[in-house]
Amino acid sequence: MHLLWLSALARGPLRSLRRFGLLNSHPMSASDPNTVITRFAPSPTGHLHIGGARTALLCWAYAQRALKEGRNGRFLLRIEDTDQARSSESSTRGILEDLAWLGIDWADGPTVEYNGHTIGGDERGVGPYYQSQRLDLYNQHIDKLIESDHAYPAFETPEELEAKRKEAIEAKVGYKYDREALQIPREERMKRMAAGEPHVVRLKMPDEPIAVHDQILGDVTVGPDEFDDFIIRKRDGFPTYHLAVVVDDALMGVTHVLRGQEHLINTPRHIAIQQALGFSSPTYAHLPLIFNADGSKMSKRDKDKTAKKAVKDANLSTSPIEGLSDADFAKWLKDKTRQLPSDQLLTLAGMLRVHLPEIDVEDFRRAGYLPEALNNYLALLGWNPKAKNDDGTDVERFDMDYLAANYSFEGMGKGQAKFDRVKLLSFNGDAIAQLSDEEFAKRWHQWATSYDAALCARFSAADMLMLAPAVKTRCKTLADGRDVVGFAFIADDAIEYDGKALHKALLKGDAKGLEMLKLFVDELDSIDPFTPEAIEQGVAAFCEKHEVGMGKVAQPIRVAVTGGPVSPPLGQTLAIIGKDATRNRIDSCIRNAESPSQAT
RNA sequence: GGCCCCAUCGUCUAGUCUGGUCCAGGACACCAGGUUUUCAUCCUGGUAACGCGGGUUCGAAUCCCGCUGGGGUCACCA
Repeated sequence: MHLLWLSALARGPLRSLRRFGLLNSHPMSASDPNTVITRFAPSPTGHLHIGGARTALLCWAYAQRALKEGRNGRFLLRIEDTDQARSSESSTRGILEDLAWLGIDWADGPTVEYNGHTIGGDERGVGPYYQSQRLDLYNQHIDKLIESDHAYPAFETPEELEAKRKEAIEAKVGYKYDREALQIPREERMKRMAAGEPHVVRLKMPDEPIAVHDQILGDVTVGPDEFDDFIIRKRDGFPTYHLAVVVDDALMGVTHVLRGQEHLINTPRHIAIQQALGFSSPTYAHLPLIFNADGSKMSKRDKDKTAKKAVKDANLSTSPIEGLSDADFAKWLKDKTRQLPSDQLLTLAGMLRVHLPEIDVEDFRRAGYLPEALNNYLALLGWNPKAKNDDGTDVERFDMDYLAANYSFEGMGKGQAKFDRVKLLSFNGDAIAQLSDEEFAKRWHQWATSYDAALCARFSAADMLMLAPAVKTRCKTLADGRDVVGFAFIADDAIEYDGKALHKALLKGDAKGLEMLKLFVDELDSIDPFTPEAIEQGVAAFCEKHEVGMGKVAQPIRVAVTGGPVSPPLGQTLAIIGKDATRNRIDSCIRNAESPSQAT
């Protein structure tokens, strides 16, 4: 909603030839030790996953650090949409907004307007930043590889290859492409390709080990037996990820590649392409992966899994959702791999009152997490600043500025990390508690505007500001802020009294609580204005006048007004419902306490 | 299964490179106390880990080997 889509700006004409020629003389090339250019290159096939957000954050931090040290530092964003079937523009849009919300700004990349400032652009003229718009560039390089005999066309169909793969698996040997296309004389190969015969292009892998000098893991060498001549251009004419990523990183001047460890085995392939093309290799750093507490992969499917379990527990067999047929619902329920669109999933979860696990950045945002807490926790998951606070504890709580000033590969762990939601919650609670009242109220209101219409309807921005000091320390997320003041959502005549609490506060012993309560109602009129401060003062004065402790008065009022023994301080509690409601509730509580039918 | 990566409290981690100052430090969670008109916050204290087996060494969480365990990857996905 704060994001303005300016994709048209990012879609300038290709100036590929000029850029291609400029490559080696570009002032910010990989050989310049004073330059750090990192990139995040998501494929727009869904929402921004929390793991992707961490990768982006660390890429951003590494470039920012260079900048802070007076060197050249740029973080660039590129959209890897070479998978025609799975990419979508709405995904791109969501990813950009999620990054912007987190405060991970990119210097180069698609241009968006977010909360009044512009992110992205093409200052260096190395765009466009959508791979689908860079096809000419890829083809130029692929042609070059074919010409220099580093790559060759191959004509087998996917089915033929699949059959061979199956055979290999049955024979329990590792499958590798058998280079059958190389049996065809080069001249004939070229002729068939020129004639338009459907084909893929494969890279001829060198027959020697390739070493990756990883900044986190150290040197990793993989032998030639582990690789076959992999495809660099698909039958549909699009490059594969491997080719596109290498060409783009080189042409965009990327110096440091930070990515998940799942890419480690891909790196030798990328180095092979770089060598064949005469590019220098960027510096690599492979980040440890993030997992669920139970060791499973943090996957979007976790949300479906949770929902399915809830449906089964509720014994629901027909679709409760409009727009989802019973047949489709049944199919979804039966098939582990089938996923529901996120809006339907959300509706379902709301109906069944289950909490879906947050997986995408958007999920955390909806659940009321603050970007600063998310960033802090994410950075700490795998990275450690190795610094001490004055009191001798380790530095763990820090902001984006600190991250940008201190992030280095040296503090990175190597092992996989489990995502601890409880610790994140603690970080978030602390981040909320640290906000000023004004800032908290602003964020709470913004959040409610997007995600909680009922809350917005009940509380004005001014109400939220008044409640801020009471709610801040009592909620872990913006979403559970409303639970703290849940009593304000109940009608005066619908309060259900907790019998035990009522007895303890009003009737126990000499029923002093009830007596105080009766006296206090008469005092209400003298409290004016009915603000938290005035109420606190009024109650304190009342206690003094009657020579009783605060507990003898506050607890009865609290129970009378909220129905239970727990609420924020009396000031906010009474102020938010107002004087009339306070009176009504106290009156009805007194009646309730004096009624002979009063149980427990 | 082949190849590759990894291994300290329940979890995230410091310490490992440059063996002794580590009967292993911090954080979250948990437990116990305290402050407070309730709750929450806050404060104090506590429980809790070097995966196993061999070496090397006067001495190993730290170095070497093996095992076990976890993960990644083996697509005309990225």
